[in-house]
Amino acid sequence: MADPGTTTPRERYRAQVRAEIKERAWEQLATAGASALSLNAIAKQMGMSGPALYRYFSGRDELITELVRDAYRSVADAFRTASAAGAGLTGLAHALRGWALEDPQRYFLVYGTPVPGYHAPDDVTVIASEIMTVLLDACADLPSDGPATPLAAHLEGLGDQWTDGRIAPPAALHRALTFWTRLHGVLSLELAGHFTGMGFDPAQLYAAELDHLTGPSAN
Amino acid sequence: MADPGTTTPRERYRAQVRAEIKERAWEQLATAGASALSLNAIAKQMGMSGPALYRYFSGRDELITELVRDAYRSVADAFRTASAAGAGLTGLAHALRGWALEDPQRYFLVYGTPVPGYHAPDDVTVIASEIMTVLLDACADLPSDGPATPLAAHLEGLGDQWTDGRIAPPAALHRALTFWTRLHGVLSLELAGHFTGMGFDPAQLYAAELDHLTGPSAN
DNA sequence: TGTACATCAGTGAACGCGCGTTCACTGATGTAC
DNA sequence: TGTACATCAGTGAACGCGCGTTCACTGATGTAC
Repeated sequence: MADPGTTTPRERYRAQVRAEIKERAWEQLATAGASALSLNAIAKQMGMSGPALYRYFSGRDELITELVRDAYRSVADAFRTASAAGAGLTGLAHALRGWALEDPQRYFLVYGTPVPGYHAPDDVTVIASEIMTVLLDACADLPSDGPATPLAAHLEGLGDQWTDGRIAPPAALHRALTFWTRLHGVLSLELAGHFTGMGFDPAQLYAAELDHLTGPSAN
Repeated sequence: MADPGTTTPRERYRAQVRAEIKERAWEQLATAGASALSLNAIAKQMGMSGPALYRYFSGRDELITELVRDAYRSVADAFRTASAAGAGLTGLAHALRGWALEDPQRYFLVYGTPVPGYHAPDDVTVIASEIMTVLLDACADLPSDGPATPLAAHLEGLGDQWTDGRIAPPAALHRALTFWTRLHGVLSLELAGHFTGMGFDPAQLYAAELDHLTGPSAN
């Protein structure tokens, strides 16, 4: 019996092959989109037979779910790293953009067209909450002395679900949501190619939106 | 030989069947997503054999392209109608939201995850330009006396490609882009279900973004 | 109005394909004594 | 250190499926004289 915390050569090999399967899956995703992801194609690419993959994943669904989970985790990690570096909202915005450009298909796996039937597993929504927590914390740092808008009243008390007991002022939640939707608006249109041929640099539009979010008037 | 502008019974029948094929295609899209769209399934649902559809479409690709075209046309029409009613940016925003909520999968066919290989035909980009023209016109109505931001300098002269010779000030283009990305940001996250369970009404967030866009400070 | 012909919608069989998945197996790697 | 056994990665054949698409055909609808 092996000590807990130790890994046997077999375990290491398993983890390695599992990682390579996911690696190939990402490549395939980037090349042909999520709907074209095929176990047999991955196996062939790795020089293995199709059924071999069933030693590592119970089936296609588990593989995809795993990819979705990893995608969520990677954006959460990027956020946490930026937050730990103390760069505030600007840092989060750069982290988000960097993460999105790094692998557009991974971005779309999280924020793109939902598959009508598919429902994300519970732990994914947990990770989504962690993202929201980091974002909301960064928003709370800023002064929340804005006027009492109708939306602020509507958001009253809702932010607390992500702040672990601490009080989140509605203005902070409003800012967090605005940060999220505005930057996502630029990113998703950019990555989907809707700005192609228009002749401007999406990064500058992104920066302008970020300026509004963090600027003195801050709206 | 029939007079031009007249339709024979056969032509009317053809148009009718073609329309029903597309109708079923939209249903299937809403049920199982774009990647699951199948000619055979549509035929079966219509009580016909699979090959019969080849009388109406040269293949699966043509059908999908037609759906994409119709989707673009419908949003362009909604914009034009709103514009003709003279409701300004607010009217366009409501038209956009109504169009999106009417059929989320149609929305995602236009603004969702792009299929890596697929390239939209030329006439689709023409329709996309029409949308931009209407939007830019609505933005030009508003005063463009903002400060000279770095983005405005970057956008200098770019708006003219949609205004048919007239000059589009960079501030108007900036506003048009901001309108587009911000409202799309709220809509796409809402329709993808990312606000589910958060406890607020996305419509109010949408309204708040619209207020910023059209409000006195207007940024 | 009636007949001869052309047009065209739709069928059914067939092709080849790649998919996910199962199953019984071989052979290598690790474990216990 | 050597032998006997258990574990487990990977194979190859096979299953059933639904897909897009082609082809030669039947039968109804429209057209020309």
